[in-house]
Amino acid sequence: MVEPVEKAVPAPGGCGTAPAAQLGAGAREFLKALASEQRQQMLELFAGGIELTVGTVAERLGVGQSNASQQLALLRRGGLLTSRRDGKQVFYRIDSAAVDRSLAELRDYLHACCPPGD
Amino acid sequence: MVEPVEKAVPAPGGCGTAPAAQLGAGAREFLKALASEQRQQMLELFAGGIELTVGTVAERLGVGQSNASQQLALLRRGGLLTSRRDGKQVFYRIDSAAVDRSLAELRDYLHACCPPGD
DNA sequence: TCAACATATCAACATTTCATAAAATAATGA
DNA sequence: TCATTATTTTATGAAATGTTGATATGTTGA
Repeated sequence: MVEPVEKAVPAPGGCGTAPAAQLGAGAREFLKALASEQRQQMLELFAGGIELTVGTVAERLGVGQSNASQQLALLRRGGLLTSRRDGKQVFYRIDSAAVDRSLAELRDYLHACCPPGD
Repeated sequence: MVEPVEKAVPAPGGCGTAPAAQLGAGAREFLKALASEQRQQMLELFAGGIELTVGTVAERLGVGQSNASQQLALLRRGGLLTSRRDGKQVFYRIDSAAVDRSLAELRDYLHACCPPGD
């Protein structure tokens, strides 16, 4: 019996060549930040474009201030949130433009990896 | 001086209400699987729709067989890969339909969280 | 300047993930 | 049945990540 041979299906025209597709550092940080349920819940708190302080986020999620601060920092580093200081308070909000960019990069990356129309 | 008040910007019509948006278990597994550079590199090996065995993946990435098998399992669990057995060999390939679904769910989720046109 | 408030940072510990090696399981042909 | 091949599973130690509590830093008004 002949062993099955691994199949290489050529990429159809229009899909470009095999990747070259690699995720940039930005999209990688984005994925890392998003791959935590707590941080997803955190992100959801900002829905509708509102700004929140660290303390409020901590209260609403029922976690410690320090934990909230650190997780918010990861979301900021991952390009999901941005922040500004106003006096003693730091306000975080969603960075929609950056999110759109990372999402587009992820989409392009996955499309480059995936055969079309599975 | 009055402390700044946290701003709640109402969601414009057409964006639906505040989320309700939560990621399903599928999209969460998807993100987790993708949030590893080694697993990204693994996924890239399958570009163009080819099928590969565990052993081949291990060789090409220069990792151990057991490590490859476990990482492939995570990619499969995350809906990025699917597999079939043919005799002694198990062939993995990208599950484009599942990837598209998770990507769409992620997009919808993030759009639900994000104010439009930042 | 100082105390109060808000946050960021640090260090330690807890938990999870990662990679390895061995063992177990699945499939095959002699 | 058995040896070989391919993969999955298991157990373990190391590494990474998550959480906590304390400390450091930044801002403010008295």
